[in-house]
Amino acid sequence: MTNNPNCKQCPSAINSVFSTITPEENTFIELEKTCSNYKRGDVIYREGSRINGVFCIYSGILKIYKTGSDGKEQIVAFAKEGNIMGYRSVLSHEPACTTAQAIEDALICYIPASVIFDLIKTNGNFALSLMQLICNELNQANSYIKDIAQKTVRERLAEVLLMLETNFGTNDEGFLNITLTREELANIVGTATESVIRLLSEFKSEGVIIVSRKFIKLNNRVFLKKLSKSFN
Amino acid sequence: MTNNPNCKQCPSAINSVFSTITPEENTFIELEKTCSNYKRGDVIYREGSRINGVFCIYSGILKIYKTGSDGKEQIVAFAKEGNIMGYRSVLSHEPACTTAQAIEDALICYIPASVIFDLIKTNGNFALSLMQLICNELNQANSYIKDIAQKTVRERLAEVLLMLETNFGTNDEGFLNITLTREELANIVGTATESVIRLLSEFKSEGVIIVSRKFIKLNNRVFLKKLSKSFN
DNA sequence: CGCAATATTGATTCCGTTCAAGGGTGGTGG
DNA sequence: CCACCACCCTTGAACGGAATCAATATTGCG
Repeated sequence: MTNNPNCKQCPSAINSVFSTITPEENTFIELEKTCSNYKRGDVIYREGSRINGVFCIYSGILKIYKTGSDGKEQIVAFAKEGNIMGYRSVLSHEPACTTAQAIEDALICYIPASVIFDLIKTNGNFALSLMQLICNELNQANSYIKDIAQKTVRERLAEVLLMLETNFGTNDEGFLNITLTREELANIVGTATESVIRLLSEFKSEGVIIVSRKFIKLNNRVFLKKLSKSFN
Repeated sequence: MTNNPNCKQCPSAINSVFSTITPEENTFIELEKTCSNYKRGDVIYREGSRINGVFCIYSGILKIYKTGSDGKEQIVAFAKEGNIMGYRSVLSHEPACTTAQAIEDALICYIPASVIFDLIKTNGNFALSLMQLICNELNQANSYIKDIAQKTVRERLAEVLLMLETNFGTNDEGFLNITLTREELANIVGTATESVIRLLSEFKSEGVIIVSRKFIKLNNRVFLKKLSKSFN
């Protein structure tokens, strides 16, 4: 359970905001952090709850979602190794505005808020780096507002499939390294489960993708790219 | 044109990230900033362009939007006195990802990027305050993704009307302090202009709002609130 | 093995878009 | 000053994309 992984070999240390951290700061974080394992389905934190630290993902995949008034989830992001979560609530001293739930077994470290605040105040590069991270998320969110408002479900599904591939990659056989239920896919795209199923089998019969159970392989990226109308 | 207003009496100094600024820093900003007037319709910066500083609004109202592949605008935010814009591009060293356009004559100051970076690195409270601002926007954006994916156009229009009132207030007679074309309203809600027109006249005939040209007055907030299904 | 969760397919309904046509308004220049 | 034009607003009719409802099929876990 508490076999705390070393931050030195943590994916976060290389690709994330923590790349700006000094060895001394690192030692301090090592002392302050705690780590836990989560299984698929486990909730790390829930919308509305108070959290007093940020979560740093060592391994695994999480979905980050908001729950609508009728209980329907809207997935607004994923988080994987090297990502940090919960900084929004910590920085703003507000309850969490999303729920984070494991969709693959995960090992996650918890760093108390005080450590983060210290870092921001004393390490300008860390602050800057964290800001850039948030800005990226903001930009993505704004893009998605536009897409969900202007594109058809078919176009958005194409876009989401491409995003999943870029974000999580593929295995030896070319299948996406992330498996989602049809309902989860629908909760990203912002549509009904049945619509996702229908469109997936359309894509399948058009030879654009290969589907085997929950495993999906993109067979014609050019087609999907053109369909999704996103040029970046 | 360049009758630079004093930051001391600028609305930004009180309510915004600049409230954390020291007198010395303030003097420095005064020296470095430049200001200009914009008329309704003027574009402050355009999506894709490079900007090397942030814009600080002294007065006026802007719409911030993204343009879809078919040229349709999606408004993702408004900016008014005291707000700052463009920090995303500055922080990330990337081209602007939105267009900012005046919908009311505006007086806007421009602060070079270098000043902002200095402040972030030397004034931890400024960094923190800026981060909180971005986090707020991120939260709002994520909420809106959920809404646009799950709510009907009618519900979203109700929500937008309430947001406009909270954000811009009303005049003596209770009319919204912001006037938008039907098309602009549609570009916030994420729908067709005709739909907005139809729904507005529905609300009107239901006695929920009073409409006179571009001026709108909310007559039954309780109804709109309940309809919008947003409880915050 | 059996149950619960997930996936699939069909039929139907409806919300919202699109297309089309007409009316109003405000600004500008002769 | 007012005529004209561009822009905005409005309403109607028809279509269509996607949601919903319903009935099975399949999967995978305990």
